[in-house]
Amino acid sequence: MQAEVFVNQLIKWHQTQKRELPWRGIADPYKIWLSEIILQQTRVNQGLPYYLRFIAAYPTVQDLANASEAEVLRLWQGLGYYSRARNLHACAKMVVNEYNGSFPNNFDELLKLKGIGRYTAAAIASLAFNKANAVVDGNVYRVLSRVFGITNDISEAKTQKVFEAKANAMIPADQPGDFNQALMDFGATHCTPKKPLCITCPFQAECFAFNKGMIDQLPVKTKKVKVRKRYFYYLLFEHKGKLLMKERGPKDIWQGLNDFHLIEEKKPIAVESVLAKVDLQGITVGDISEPVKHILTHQQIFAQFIRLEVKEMNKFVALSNDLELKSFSLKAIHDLPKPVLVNNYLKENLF
DNA sequence: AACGCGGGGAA
DNA sequence: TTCCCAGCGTT
Repeated sequence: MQAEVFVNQLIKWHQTQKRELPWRGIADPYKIWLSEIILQQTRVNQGLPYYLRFIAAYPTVQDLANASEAEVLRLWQGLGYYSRARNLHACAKMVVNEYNGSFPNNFDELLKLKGIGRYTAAAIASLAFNKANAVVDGNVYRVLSRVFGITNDISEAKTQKVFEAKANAMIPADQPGDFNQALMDFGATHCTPKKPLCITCPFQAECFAFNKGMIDQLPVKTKKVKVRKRYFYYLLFEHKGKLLMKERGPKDIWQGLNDFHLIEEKKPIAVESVLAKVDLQGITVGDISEPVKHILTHQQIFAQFIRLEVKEMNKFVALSNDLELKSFSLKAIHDLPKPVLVNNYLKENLF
């Protein structure tokens, strides 16, 4: 199908079918940036309340830069991919300290900022600064592969630039932001992954996938995620209303979030075997939860929570030092950033 | 180039 | 169940 026809029809479709969202129709690069980071690998409906909370807590990039990382992570809690939150905070500091509080206004310069890749740089450049940089996200892969019959494997990194070239060849210089948003809205609400609305599609007559009966084959994506099973045994050391927790480190899930003393096994083991690893002198074993299944995209976690009441203060302090844990009241724990798995347990059993 | 990184909703 | 979401950084 001819590119010019596609663009005109797409923008016409968008004029009546576009989604109304809080970050639409505004020129504030900070709000556009924030919304784009939140929406990476995240549906609008899931990200929307987080966007509203962040704007309320941090009205400007300076406010965000001045916050602590723990506070930012706490506000991000439940949204997943927590490196986004850490990079968001680092980026805010970069903008304040190195760019005098103003976001750079072009693709190449935006690309240098933490957490901003090719998609986000193009989004900000087009939406905030009216630059003709086409975005390529999951929606764009789907729409362009189907309409134009692009069969490159989107699992391969180099394919992003194939789609970028196609979209950049089409993007109208006088309304780049409208084009980008139209393409993404169309992918999100009309040309959906399953059961797209071909019956009412403005491109049906010329759509490659529709005419070839290849809706289910496009976009081409070969790589499948492999799922790892992990078995977590959390030990909750308690003493007079306080619990011992630890901030999770790098090279694993939930970096920067807090959980309890963790004994991890490659295979499920009996709780007695877990307890055998601990010196139970001066400790009373309390409630032991049933295994809780927590599903991530690439991991299945089976977690059991074991409450251990420590009788003496000295023992509690010694455990804290030996196991590199810190003591917190329930009220303090409420304000710590935590994985959903841990937060759910606390809500149901301790808060 | 390959891999790791959350949580939730739709079908 | 399976798929995928306004992707990015590290190795």
